[in-house]
Amino acid sequence: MKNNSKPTESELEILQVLWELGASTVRTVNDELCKRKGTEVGYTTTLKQIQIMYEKGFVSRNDDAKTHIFKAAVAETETKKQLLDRFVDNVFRGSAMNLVMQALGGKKSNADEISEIRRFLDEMENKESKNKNNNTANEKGGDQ
Amino acid sequence: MKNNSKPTESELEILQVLWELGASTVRTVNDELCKRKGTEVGYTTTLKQIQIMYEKGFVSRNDDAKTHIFKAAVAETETKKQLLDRFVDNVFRGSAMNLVMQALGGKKSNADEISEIRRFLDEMENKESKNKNNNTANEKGGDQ
DNA sequence: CCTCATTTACGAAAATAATCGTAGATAAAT
DNA sequence: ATTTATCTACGATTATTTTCGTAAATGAGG
Repeated sequence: MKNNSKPTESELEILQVLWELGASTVRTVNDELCKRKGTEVGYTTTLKQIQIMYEKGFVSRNDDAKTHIFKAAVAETETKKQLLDRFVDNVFRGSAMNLVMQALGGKKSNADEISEIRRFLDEMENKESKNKNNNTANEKGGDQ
Repeated sequence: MKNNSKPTESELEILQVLWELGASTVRTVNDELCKRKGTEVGYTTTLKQIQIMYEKGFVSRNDDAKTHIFKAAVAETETKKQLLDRFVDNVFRGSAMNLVMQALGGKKSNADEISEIRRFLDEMENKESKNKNNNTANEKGGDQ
């Protein structure tokens, strides 16, 4: 059952674990959650959460063995992009520029970071000039 | 009563209205919400929402007249910064760089945006180097 | 086969957020 | 003063998310 709605906050925490650790048991995820949050998280709480995510299609599972193995069924970058788009819409009313300004401004980025961004911008410009025909209107929230 | 927790999603919508329109009545806020969301929003729903925000300290009010006038009691940039920090923590596990890359890359920014970002980076670099001479001019003549 | 530890399934409670109905207050208009 | 329109106060309802208790299933080790 594929679901295209966004994960809740605690579902996202679990996805982060699965993206980082790869396919895992509930036990592993739960242990990792406890470590990250610094507080005890009930095992059945995590289990239930993951079962719901399974129904929603956020994770897939291998149940050959008694102990199920789950892994993320949604791509990390794609999911984060969706969350980001939504966040930009909600908080910055669609202006990615404003967000970037704030993100860079607040954190005193160092020279390395800045030049890394420059390189990144260079690449983007290269890509843009390669297809001559590309006069893209900059559409907001274009995918989904 | 100052509250330092984050506004909910619909509270944020109301704050956006107040930040943009300035001090307003519930009626005004409600009308604007309807316009922005494209759907009818019950007047008492908005009222209740604002009353809760008042208790939380997100808005202040002037009740000299019968019809109360509300205005945002939290600063726009400060609030957005908090939301952004939290979002970066949740989604990008604290890495603002990753977020920026995704924001810029995913959005397929146009040339204007890119050069604007370059200017911004220039400014940041100027600020970082112990500003001996005040150079506000954009010396990168060849932008597109 | 019987225990024991661990797991899954399931439902329900608790917590949080959002919506709305209704009663009563207030002031302007008649 | 009575009506009327609009407003605030407040509780109740609904929806969503999060947490947890309990029972049943499973398999390993005696």
